[in-house]
Amino acid sequence: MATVAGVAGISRRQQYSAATRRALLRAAEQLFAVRGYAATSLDAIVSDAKVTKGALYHHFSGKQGIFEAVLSDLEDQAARSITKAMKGAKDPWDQARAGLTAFLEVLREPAYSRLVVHEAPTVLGPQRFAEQEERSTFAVLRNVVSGVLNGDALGVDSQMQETFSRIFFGALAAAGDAIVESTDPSAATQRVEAAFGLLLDGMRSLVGTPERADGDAEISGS
Amino acid sequence: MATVAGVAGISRRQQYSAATRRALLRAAEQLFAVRGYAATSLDAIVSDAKVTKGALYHHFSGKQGIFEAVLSDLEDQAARSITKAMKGAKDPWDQARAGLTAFLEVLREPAYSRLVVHEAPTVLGPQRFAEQEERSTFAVLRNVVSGVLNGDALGVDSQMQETFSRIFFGALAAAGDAIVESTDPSAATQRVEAAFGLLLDGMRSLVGTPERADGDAEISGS
DNA sequence: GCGTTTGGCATACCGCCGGTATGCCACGTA
DNA sequence: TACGTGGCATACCGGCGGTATGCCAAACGC
Repeated sequence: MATVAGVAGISRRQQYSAATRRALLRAAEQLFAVRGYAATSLDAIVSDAKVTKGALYHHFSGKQGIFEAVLSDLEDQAARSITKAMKGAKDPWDQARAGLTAFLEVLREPAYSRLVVHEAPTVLGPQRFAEQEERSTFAVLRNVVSGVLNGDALGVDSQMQETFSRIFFGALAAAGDAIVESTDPSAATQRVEAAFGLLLDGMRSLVGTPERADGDAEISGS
Repeated sequence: MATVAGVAGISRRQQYSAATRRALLRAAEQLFAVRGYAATSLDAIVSDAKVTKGALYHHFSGKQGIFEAVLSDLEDQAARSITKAMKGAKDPWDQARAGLTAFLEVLREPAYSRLVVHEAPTVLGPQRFAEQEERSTFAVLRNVVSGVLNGDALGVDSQMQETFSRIFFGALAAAGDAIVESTDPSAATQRVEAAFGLLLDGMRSLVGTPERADGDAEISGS
């Protein structure tokens, strides 16, 4: 014990340690987002954070370790933002629309797009990246897809829902790139939403639940 | 002049030079595909090719240079394979189906999937990667999309076709990953083709092709 | 209060990697 | 046959990720 300020039983050493850890994460996220993973040196990170490599290797396992920590922060933040944006939706299709817009908004921040979508799969490897994603944004998307394709006339089982989720995830990532690299992002966003609207309307016309929307009892754990 | 063997006016020096260049490309493609770009050292490449770094830097501008050469080979090969597979198709939707199957086949070879789809965007940067893709597989896909969405009732201009192409490209890449990482690739391929079939049928029902919109909406391809 | 322990770093150093500078030598050319 | 040059090999450099070591104040036991 021996706490100094009565915050929550946190000693001064722990406060300082957490501060340096946050500084490292902050500097790393900035540099990774701007220069990319390979072009970012640990010396640059610790220089920006005003510490040394000893501090970095005390808090993280190495370059990949601090990268995963940055990723984890970004994914948690993104997942919260998307789930929050889907709160008011009534039927699953409206929820899908809201989630789509929110996801596109997340993809427009350079850190998420570059690090989570592009760099993470090659840096972490496919299976480790899948583990990361399975607990955050991909889980959200999977719930949305499950809500849309549940209880339809077509034979869409859980494996098909997984397949659809993977496909839509890739489609959304590419759409985010198209928006970011566009000269007119707002116009590009409108085109992307129009394109996905066409895809969703097409699926809805086939699945054949225009407004019934019966099986939306449990879509997400919100 | 002064040709040794009368092949086609190619001197012995040029033959040797081309041979070492091919050996370098071959070794680089192998190592890049297996270990990835970052984990592949130039020493390993020149060791496998049984030359030295002097030879590599004589033929290529550096690590990124030989990587781009490998990419160029892979993309040309892929584009030829896909266009060849689409030769027999008559209506645009059938062409899209054939191109889809052929593209999924290409994505199953590790070199293309890992290098072109995953590593290339981060190694080359977005705009340089776009230049590469614009001349090969992406151009093919864009033609297919253009054929499908041309002259429809909906207001789909060229920019929307570009957007659709980008989205489908991302979707196909993710689908390829899902297939490769699956424990049962053939079953995963059937699921992917069923999912894209649903998407295409949905679009077709909206676009409203007058002729033969037969309801072959079989989802499970098993 | 006081020695002791230990978490939280800083410093110094190592091996490897991408890239460059230099040199050489057989092949092509006249 | 003499010369010029393409096609490499060799040697070396700065920077990188990672490790080993040391120190020092803050926490803890008494």
